Amino acid sequence: MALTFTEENYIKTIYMLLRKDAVVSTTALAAAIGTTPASVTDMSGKLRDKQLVEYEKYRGLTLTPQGLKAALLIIRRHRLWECFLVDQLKFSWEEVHEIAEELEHVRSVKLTERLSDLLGNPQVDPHGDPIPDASGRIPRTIQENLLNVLDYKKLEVATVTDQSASLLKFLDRNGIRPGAQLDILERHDFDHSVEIRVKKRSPLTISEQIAKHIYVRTNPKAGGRP
Amino acid sequence: MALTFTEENYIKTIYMLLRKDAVVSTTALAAAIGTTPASVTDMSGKLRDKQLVEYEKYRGLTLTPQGLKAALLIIRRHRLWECFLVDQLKFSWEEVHEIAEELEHVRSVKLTERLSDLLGNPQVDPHGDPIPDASGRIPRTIQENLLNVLDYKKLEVATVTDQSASLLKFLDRNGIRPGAQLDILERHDFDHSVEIRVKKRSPLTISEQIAKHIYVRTNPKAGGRP
DNA sequence: ATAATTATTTAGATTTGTCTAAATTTTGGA
DNA sequence: TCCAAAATTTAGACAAATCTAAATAATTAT
Repeated sequence: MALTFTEENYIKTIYMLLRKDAVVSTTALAAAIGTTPASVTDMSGKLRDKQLVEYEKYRGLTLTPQGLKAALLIIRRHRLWECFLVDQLKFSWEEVHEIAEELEHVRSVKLTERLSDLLGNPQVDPHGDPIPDASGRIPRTIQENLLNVLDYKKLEVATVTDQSASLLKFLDRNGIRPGAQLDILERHDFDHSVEIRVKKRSPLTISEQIAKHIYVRTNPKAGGRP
Repeated sequence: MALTFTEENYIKTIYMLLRKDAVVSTTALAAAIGTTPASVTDMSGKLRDKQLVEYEKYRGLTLTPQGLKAALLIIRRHRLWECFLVDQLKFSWEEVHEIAEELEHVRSVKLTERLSDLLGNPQVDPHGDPIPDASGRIPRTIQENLLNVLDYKKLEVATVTDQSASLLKFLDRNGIRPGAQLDILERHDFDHSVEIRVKKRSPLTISEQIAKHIYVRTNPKAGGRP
């Protein structure tokens, strides 16, 4: 009962969307995958039959324990390949996502584990996202969205959730990358923009649209990359 | 007009079969791919429409120049990944084939070329097969089948064409791997078996069924692996 | 609370790659 | 040469994954 390529993409995307909301809507999933809501409805039934998701008409989707584990193993492979591409093949962290998107579907456990060994069993990928271990366990770090975080000083960029190359390039140019230290200088209520200062740089104003993609840790600890 | 996963497998398999015969039959291709002749007939029409193969009803298949180039690029990726698996991930050369079978379909040129660089731009894969260059050129080495070769002394194993793990293991145990030196001691006409001596080993009789998968070079030169 | 809007599902069709069974073509032997 | 066997193609069907358009359910705004 191996998953198809497509099923893997659904499962993985559902997992990603569940990080934001308790259930995933048909429309949100369709948009994330790049298909129509009707197709998602269809596939939802199939995934429910395979016991990978909980799904009831008009009630949205969640992952079952089985589905969650499957998702975490796909994400493990994705993130390990991203490490490989950046560390060994000298890709920049903006450009690895779509290649890893394909490599993640090669399902050999032996391959995955040897790749992890080769890379020194890394705990985070080049975007700062944690890598689940071989049995699908993921260390939940305390991350908060830049828009919501309460502390104002000594924040560390944990993750950037959006994968568009142009946004990533913009952020990189401004020093905003996993591991970067920053303080919040001011919040502007009128448009929810955030004024920040990345360590050793000039202040910078970040729009709400961009800030919502930036996650920070309040207690900086080892996690960034050189 | 990118090729699908399936189309890539057809093209690659046609290329492999064309090494033995001038045209590929529907039945032979079906057997090699693991499908039915009827399916091959169907796909043949589609590949002809895409100008990848020459195909006329009842006349078998050949590759067009375009199809040949596509095949060589797939094979380049396959063999580079085999090198990676053996050299970097310490797989044995018997077990890499099926994993490379999946990795070969990731089509990023940048990935392929950086992988090649990482590996030191190898010329042959772990089975001794030559790796086409980035533009699809392959150096035709002078290889002959163990059953047909005229010289009897100082032969070097160039390639083993069969990919079954059990056969590869058997050959490896007997020192028959790319680069190995051997002499032919005798041929037995009654069953076409061949008696050989691999350098520093006892004589060994190889059946016709196995010998036909072994290709040798008559003028040993750099090409084997350590 | 009801109407209007939005989200979701159903119905019916399409594409890709496959199958089996039947029909046709090619080939090799008497 | 001609006929039987083998190879190949055609015809019709199916499963996976998708689509559009229409129908239905849920949400929201007045």
